[in-house]
Amino acid sequence: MPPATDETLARLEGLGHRATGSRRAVLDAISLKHAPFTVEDICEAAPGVGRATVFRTMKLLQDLELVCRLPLGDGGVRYEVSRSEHHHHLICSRCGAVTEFSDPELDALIVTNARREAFRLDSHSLELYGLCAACSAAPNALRNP
Amino acid sequence: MPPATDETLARLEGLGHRATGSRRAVLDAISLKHAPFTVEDICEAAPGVGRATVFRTMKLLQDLELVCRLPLGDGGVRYEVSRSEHHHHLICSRCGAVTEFSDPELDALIVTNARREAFRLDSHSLELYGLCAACSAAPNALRNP
DNA sequence: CTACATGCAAATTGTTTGCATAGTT
DNA sequence: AACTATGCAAACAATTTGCATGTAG
Repeated sequence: MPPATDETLARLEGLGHRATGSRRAVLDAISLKHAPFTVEDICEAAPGVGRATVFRTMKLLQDLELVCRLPLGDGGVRYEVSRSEHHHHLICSRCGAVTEFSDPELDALIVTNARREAFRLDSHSLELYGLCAACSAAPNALRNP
Repeated sequence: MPPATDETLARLEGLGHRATGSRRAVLDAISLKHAPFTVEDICEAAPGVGRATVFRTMKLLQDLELVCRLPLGDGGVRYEVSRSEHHHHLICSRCGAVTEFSDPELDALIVTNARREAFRLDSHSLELYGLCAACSAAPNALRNP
């Protein structure tokens, strides 16, 4: 995953938004994240950028569909870079790690269900909770994403 | 769905918790709800019970697995009575209605995916977003659960 | 009577907003 | 220069907690 920042900035500008230093910093921080991250993560990774600006930038990126909000079962919220491929999440209850998987067959079945209920499906989210491979193997690891 | 309150109170007591007036009121309010509800809904339905107590009671009921938290995509949170049957949600982006569906085949596929990732699955949640049948038919209904 | 539960208000936490200033184009 | 974005602090909303009092068992 290349910094992607340049491409993204271009896209921002194309839509009438400005390529500012703060946005650059936030985008750089995001591009370094391999897994879903919190607003707090970004604030730490981009010191000097105000919290409010991070929130505003996240909202902007959501509107541009460059990032998407991921509300976890415990009430916390993370964000992740939108990838073109649709996917779902495996959330470890012990260490908090969030990983992904995808399965076209599963998606197809979901569409079928929506249709059965006469529901006009826009999007969906599927989260699996439990223990990741590492945690179920090492029962005494410390909690840390 | 009978008031269920008596049965529930018995269960509470069995676990060393007390069957107080406030809990009774909250349980009565919950038992009347047909669809997922908010804490606010309960506060309104059980006036005289403090907000803090409603929150405390909800947490207690969650621990007892009598109720489960349902974090919506827009950041809101609802609760619903735990039914024995596992199910998923259809959430209408227009009117906010939350309905349910279930599909054993879908659940089986989910288990398969978890196994493939060496993930020890405890639970999962699946939410479909879009327009419910009513809203996609009547494009100008008002927003209201 | 004793321990647990409640209400209220204060404390947190997470997020949004108003406004004067700094930064982009 | 014109207009947008930022930072900070205040405003908010949702949820939690401390504590004196009420109450179920």
